[in-house]
Amino acid sequence: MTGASPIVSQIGILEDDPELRLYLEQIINEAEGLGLAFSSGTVAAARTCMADARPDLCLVDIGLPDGSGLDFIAWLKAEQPTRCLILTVLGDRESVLSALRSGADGYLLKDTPPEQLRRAIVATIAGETPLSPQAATYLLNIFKATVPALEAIDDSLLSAREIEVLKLFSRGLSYRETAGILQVSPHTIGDYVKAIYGKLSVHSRTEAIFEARQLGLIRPLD
Amino acid sequence: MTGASPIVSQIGILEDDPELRLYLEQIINEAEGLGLAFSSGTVAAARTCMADARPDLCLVDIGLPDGSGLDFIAWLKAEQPTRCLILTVLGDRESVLSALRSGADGYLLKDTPPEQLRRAIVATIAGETPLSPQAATYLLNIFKATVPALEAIDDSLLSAREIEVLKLFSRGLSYRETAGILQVSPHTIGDYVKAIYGKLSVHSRTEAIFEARQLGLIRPLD
DNA sequence: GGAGACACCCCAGGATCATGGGGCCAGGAC
DNA sequence: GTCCTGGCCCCATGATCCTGGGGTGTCTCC
Repeated sequence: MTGASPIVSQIGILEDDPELRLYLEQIINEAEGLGLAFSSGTVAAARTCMADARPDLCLVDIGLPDGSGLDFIAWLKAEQPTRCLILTVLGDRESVLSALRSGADGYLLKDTPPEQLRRAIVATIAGETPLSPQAATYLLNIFKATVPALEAIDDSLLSAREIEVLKLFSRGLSYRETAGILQVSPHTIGDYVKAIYGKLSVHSRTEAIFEARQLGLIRPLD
Repeated sequence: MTGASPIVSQIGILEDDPELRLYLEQIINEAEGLGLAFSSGTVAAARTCMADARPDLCLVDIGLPDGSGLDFIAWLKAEQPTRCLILTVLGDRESVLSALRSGADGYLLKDTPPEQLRRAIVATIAGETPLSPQAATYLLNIFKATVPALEAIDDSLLSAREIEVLKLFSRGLSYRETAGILQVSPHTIGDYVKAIYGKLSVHSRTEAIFEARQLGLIRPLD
């Protein structure tokens, strides 16, 4: 919009293919609100650059001559909260998952069009997570394996109140503490517990939590 | 590329806003390789349409006058393997997760540019999962909670034996049962418990399990 | 207008757990 | 050699939990 917009976000590039690196530099230089912090072709060079340049985001390739971009990300994340966007040709399951595990904030394939890439960079700096449709597929599969489908959840089994109690229990609270939070008598908590144990056919709180988790009544991190 | 490319993929639309519906119809009609199977503004109408039209993919809104698009998807997925792409203004955590739970194959916000939308449709039919960066963020958070970062796990905190005990506890076992499985005295279990509580700074087994889960020492379903 | 489900309150006894103490033995670190 | 850590065993006491019982009031559904 403005002819002289201030550069707000500094971007670092870690990519060994000279041609592609030039192409990325071009995109960043031409984009409003983005500036080039550094551009390097090796992990070693990028680490040196990080010392003085303090980019808001790094575009990182995976396969580099002197190591993996993932190691660079893991190292970087331990040092400072710079955001990292993976840009690679590798679309396989292992690459995607280990990239996200190592702390990447997004995963794009190299065939991403320039405009979409620019949007992805901005979104990542804003705290969002751009994923290539291919990468997202793997993530969704894990999600589906972890969180049972809606129809598998029998909401009618436990009442809303009972689930509340169970969630608090799962965080380690005692009868007294739970009663305090729910603003009821500790005796009442005991009543809910009776109902819950009965319905789930268990005899201790830990069993109940385990069972409820398996049934999808409470989520990994409620 | 070709002037007379065959229509390969039929698309159904479920969207109550007439203006947006027209806009979507236009995108599909103008896109190569895509054709309009049906376009409806209510869940009821869409269900009727599904009887004769057999689209390869449905674009689905969440908030509809006679119900939720998610219910439509759940119904549809139970009937046939049609792919479903959510197109909504809702970007909150709950909407995203329940959409993916109900079987959606992608989740896009309504401000997605036309070209990107077209690409997303094609990608979804190809079996990929286009997610808006916002939606992907929630999914990634769950992923991180489920599969802890490799370096985040501090194996040295708890000994192997202590983790064994904690895992058994997390499945609802008592001192005696745990002792039976590990072939040690119940008193010894008490000793491990002391050590665990001390290291994790907690005072009950449920707290310990919660803490250990957060630290990635034990997995959701060990 | 009762039957049933849910939210809420109370009591009591026996089981289990939490946590303090006491030890023994093996293996690595200093 | 000594120190420390981890695996293993034992005991005792008070706190907490589990589970049986006894109630009240509000809904909704038939």
